Amino acid sequence: MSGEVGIKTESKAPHRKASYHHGDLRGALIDAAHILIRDKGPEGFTLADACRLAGVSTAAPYRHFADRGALIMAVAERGFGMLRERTAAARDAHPAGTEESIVAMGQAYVAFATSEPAVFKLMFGAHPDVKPVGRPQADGRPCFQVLLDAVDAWMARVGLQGRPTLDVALPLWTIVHGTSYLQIDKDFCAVAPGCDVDELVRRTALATLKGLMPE
Amino acid sequence: MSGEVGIKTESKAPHRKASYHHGDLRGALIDAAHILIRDKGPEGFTLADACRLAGVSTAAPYRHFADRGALIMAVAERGFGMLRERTAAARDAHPAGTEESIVAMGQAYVAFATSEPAVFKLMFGAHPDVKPVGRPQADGRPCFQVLLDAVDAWMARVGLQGRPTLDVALPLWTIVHGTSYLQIDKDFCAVAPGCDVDELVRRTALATLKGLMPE
DNA sequence: AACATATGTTAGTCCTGCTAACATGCAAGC
DNA sequence: GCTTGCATGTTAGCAGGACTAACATATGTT
Repeated sequence: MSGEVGIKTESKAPHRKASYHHGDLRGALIDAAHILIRDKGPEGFTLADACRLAGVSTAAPYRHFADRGALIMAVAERGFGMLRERTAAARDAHPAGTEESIVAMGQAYVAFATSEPAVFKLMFGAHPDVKPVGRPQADGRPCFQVLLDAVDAWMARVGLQGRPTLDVALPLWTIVHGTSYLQIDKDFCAVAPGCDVDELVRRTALATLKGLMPE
Repeated sequence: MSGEVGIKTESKAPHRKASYHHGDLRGALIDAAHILIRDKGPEGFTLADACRLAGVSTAAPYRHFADRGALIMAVAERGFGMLRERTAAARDAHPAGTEESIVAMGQAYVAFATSEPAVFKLMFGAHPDVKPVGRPQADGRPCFQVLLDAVDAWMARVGLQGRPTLDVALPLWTIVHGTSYLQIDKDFCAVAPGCDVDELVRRTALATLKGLMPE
């Protein structure tokens, strides 16, 4: 995704020669922040570094973001978009209502977390300073909806349509979320010989679905 | 734990009057850091704040800790001790090898996470700067052993002693770990009406154990 | 063309992490 | 009991980052 960040490449107005104005500084800053956070984590991320990457002064970001936290939040927001796309695609690669569909979705969730660990942690757990009012804070509900739809289809198929969706969705969410964090932080499968994360997700999810099925 | 942190209370040598030396600055700093991190999170935690709380200059900590990260790690280390004690106690409150024992252990895990969210996140995910060599970095293996022992007992009881312990232990760990994070970050049960975290852990763990049992 | 606005810059403040040089108290040895 | 060494504290100062104020430059609307 955009290797060249924004060394004042004239992205929009090619007739401009190293202009005073940037063109799309907001986007360039998010790109830069994404790259830096990916490398050094949110704690190590520095607004000044992002400015250097984007080729602007350290005061420039404040025209586009309230503060450092707002820029970080923008990166998290982008992350939710990626997560939603990938889980939905994985789910839709299999017939609706099948266990395979749910397993694939879970594997995509974990794969995203391990491919973007810093951003993943940001998306959840990132309340740099909790402002209930104001900017709406990264919203994961569309992502959750992907899971809910898949679970609904499965429940209808196996004869559980009477029970609340969350009875199945929450256990599954805890599994993939926990697997993601443990894989990121503990390198899980370095401990267990011959452990494959995808396989772990499959086994755990299938066991849980089985345990939740009607007799 | 220890409301009064260290306003130069003469903790060890009561005959000393507001001494130049602190007495147990290392401990007082860990206490202060624990309190501050609990309130404002690790990101917001400031070495200078800890110094003010302990009543010493901002250079004093460097006699006891290599840097800010080392003090944070000391807090994480203390956390692992607490987690190990609590999970072991919960496990041992029920007969070995029972599902109840495992459920109680999982509930204790999540309860610890929600009671000390900042410290919990620190214990995992806290590699402020990864130094493989040197100070041994907060070690969770004793905690993991508590789980392994409980799972071993259960597997022996239900006739799974042939399979690797991790086949059962890892799924369970992902569940309680994921539940912990989601409860901390998303306030889980604010979304689901009538959702109780303990109940969720019980249902999920039991379903998974059931799904993993031999036919 | 003139103005209002959006967006960038420079200079400066305050705070933090960390280091260096110095000060003080404790604990042995004599 | 005194001196001397070491652990542990202090002050002073540096580098760097978040953020602000005042100023400068493009943009586009009339």
